[in-house]
Amino acid sequence: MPYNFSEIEKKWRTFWENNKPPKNTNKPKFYCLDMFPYPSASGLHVGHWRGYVLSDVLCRYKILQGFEILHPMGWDAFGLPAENYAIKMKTHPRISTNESINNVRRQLKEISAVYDWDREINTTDPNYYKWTQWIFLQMFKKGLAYEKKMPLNWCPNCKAVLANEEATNGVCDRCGSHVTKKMLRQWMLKITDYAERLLNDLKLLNWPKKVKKMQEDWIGKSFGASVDFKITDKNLTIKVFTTRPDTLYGATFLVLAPEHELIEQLTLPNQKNLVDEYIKSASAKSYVNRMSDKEKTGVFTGSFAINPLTNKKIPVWISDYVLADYGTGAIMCVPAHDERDFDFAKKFDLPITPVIENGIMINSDEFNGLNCDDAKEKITQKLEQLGIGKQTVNYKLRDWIFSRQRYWGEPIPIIHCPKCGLVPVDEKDLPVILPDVENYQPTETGESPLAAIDDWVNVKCPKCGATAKRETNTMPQWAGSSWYFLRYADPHNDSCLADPKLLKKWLPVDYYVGGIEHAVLHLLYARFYTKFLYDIGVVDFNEPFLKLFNQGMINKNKTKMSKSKGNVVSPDELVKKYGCDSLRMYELFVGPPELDCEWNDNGIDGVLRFLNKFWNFICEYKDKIIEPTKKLTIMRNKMIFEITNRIENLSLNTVVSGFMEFTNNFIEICKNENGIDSQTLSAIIIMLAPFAPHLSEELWQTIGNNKSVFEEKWPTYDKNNMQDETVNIVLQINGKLRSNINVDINLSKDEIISLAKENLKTRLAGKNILKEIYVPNKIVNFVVK
RNA sequence: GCCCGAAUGGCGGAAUUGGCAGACGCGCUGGACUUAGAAUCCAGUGUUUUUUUAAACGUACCGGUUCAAAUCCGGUUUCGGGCACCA
Repeated sequence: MPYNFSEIEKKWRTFWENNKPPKNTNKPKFYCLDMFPYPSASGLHVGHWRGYVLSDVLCRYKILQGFEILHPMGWDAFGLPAENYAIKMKTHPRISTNESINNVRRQLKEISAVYDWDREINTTDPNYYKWTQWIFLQMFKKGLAYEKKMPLNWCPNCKAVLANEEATNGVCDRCGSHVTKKMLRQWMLKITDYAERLLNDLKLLNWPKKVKKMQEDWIGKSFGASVDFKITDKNLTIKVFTTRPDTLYGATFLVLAPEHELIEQLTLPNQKNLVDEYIKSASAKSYVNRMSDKEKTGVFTGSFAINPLTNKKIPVWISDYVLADYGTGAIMCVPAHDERDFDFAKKFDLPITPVIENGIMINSDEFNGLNCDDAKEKITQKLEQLGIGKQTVNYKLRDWIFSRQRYWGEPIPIIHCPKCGLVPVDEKDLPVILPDVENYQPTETGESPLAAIDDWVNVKCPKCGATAKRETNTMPQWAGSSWYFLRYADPHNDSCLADPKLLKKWLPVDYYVGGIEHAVLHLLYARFYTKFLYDIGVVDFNEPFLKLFNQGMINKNKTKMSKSKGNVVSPDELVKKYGCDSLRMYELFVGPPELDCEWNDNGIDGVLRFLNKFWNFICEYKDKIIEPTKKLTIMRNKMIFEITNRIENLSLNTVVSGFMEFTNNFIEICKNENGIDSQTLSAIIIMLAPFAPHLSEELWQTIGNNKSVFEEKWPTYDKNNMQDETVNIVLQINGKLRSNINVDINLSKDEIISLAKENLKTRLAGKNILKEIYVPNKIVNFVVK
């Protein structure tokens, strides 16, 4: 008889809503966090479910292990996609966002996860973004938030500035448009001040290696030296950064980025036209062309520098293959040992001097014969003695471009006063509310739509009272998500971002579950925020997420699910057809949780069949209670041991297959014994509870309990009672399987070997046994000739 | 170009880390129950040879270590991901 999942699931969902787990207990805490969703209009698909089911299984397992859990949920609801969607639908982002939230919340409830909905947060709620703005003000006060006019990544489609992290390869992360450069005044966060700590503290984290590596590469620390090159006939010095000071004798020219500030002074009159033209064309090149054109271009300034070690005159060139915002924006070129310099030298016919041969220095005066690692050190020392260089460290990490010229974001709480300059909004006046406007569409000019709202923009300076203007840029979507995990500890607090006592109780996050796509952006920003809040005494920990788990993506037709590709599988119908418990277990069964996998509805049948079988098995045997037999006891211990281990290793796909396997065996044993012992019956239901919570609750009640199964304790196993009385020994000859025997567990090695010989008598006849290999409880292998 | 991963039946995947390859599930084939179907149950299901018994081969490819290799080592191919003019 099939079980009625829809009735059972409805019944227990209602029960849980009215019977929430107790709070403020003395139990140890477990803070398990899902990356909060951006509430998209298209809702959740089965790929989203995967992570949420995984974290819920973990939470329910921890509840049974005696933990008090924090498992909250909220909405990362500001940002461009929400705004673009609202524009498309001709509605206000607040309205469309709320609709999406209601839909996604409904879908999330279908999972029956143990979310604490009393702690729900929303980044667009003024009571929330008050504190997003407050953190910004603290950064401003510490000099970490600053304004700068600079060429920035501009997405002509999104009509917004992008952070470097959002514009990888010169392509907009969001819409795929080619990013151009635009000169704009922007707010920046000095994340570079934290580069070293962000790098070093990765060591402390239990994160996937891959993610750590990605952050490490993004921070991009490199060691080298800065070297001063004097310009002939001019009182000028060009400073370069190099990771290869050992090759200094081979530096035969210098190249400056087109944006280098000394270009004007360096350019000789007869080169001026050419130089101006080159700089113009370089800046007109789109970001992506500049990055991808491997063909070198450049122009000679007319000036020469002196190589401080060879004392030779070397020409100073300009080329866009040198980046203005890394190192000093100028490089020394060693065409013999650098491919890019080589290309440039070939193209413009510049001298090439090799200084290393097979790792040994040549053409380098006193350093000849050293290996290049030693030479690195020695030459750097010499530069330091001469006072023209020193050991230097550089990072690829740039400061975080923090302002966006769009409507749907947190207003930056700064006032521009003609007399006082930048004035922070008084903390007591927070939040600076995002005004409701008719027209929130982005502009072509790079000015925020907020700039058009006069009665919002025009204010009195809080310092001097003069007429002043509000900052009209808003924060990027990352602002709200950089600290939300703190707010969950105390989501309704109106006097601080969270009560320090509650922060101490719950933080840091013990287990963070989400997709790999945030490996650099969100996870780096959140770590930066946490370190800053640590520095100003708001939190007492340095790293927000101790353990990170990235669930693999679920594909359909080998492609990532997306509405535009039309390959989205919605969980809604599947829940109706198979029930929540079946879908939960199938989400885990599809494959190892950390790997990508292909979705196929068909497999859910198998899980539903298993749950049916389990239901029927328990219904049949619940009244056939017998004293535990040896066989049942061994089976129970083995099962508890296996299932527990597999959960601890997060091998949840094999937990599900384990349940199937054990149940099949159990049914057989119970049939033979004509009953089941109550201990085993309980253990099996409790262990299934994190996976199929509704069915387990129902069964728990069916076997005569009147409390929730989640008030029980996770079963324990007896290590000394897991071994069957007999064991199967594989018999091999020359490593090939020939037979196997079932022997008493207590037999000695010699007894087993003689049994094996007996068993393989005909095969061994006339052969010479060279070696007998015996692996206890596993194998006997005869090496024969 | 550099740095990571991965590759196992028709399919998703398993293998206690060197010890019976293919657990578990899907699909498929046959059977039972049905007027019939659905559902359920039973049996079979890596390839090849063999009537059976059985044997050989088999974890992307080539080679090596070992009594024993999906697992370790060297090389190759394909796919996926990250970074990429960062000096």
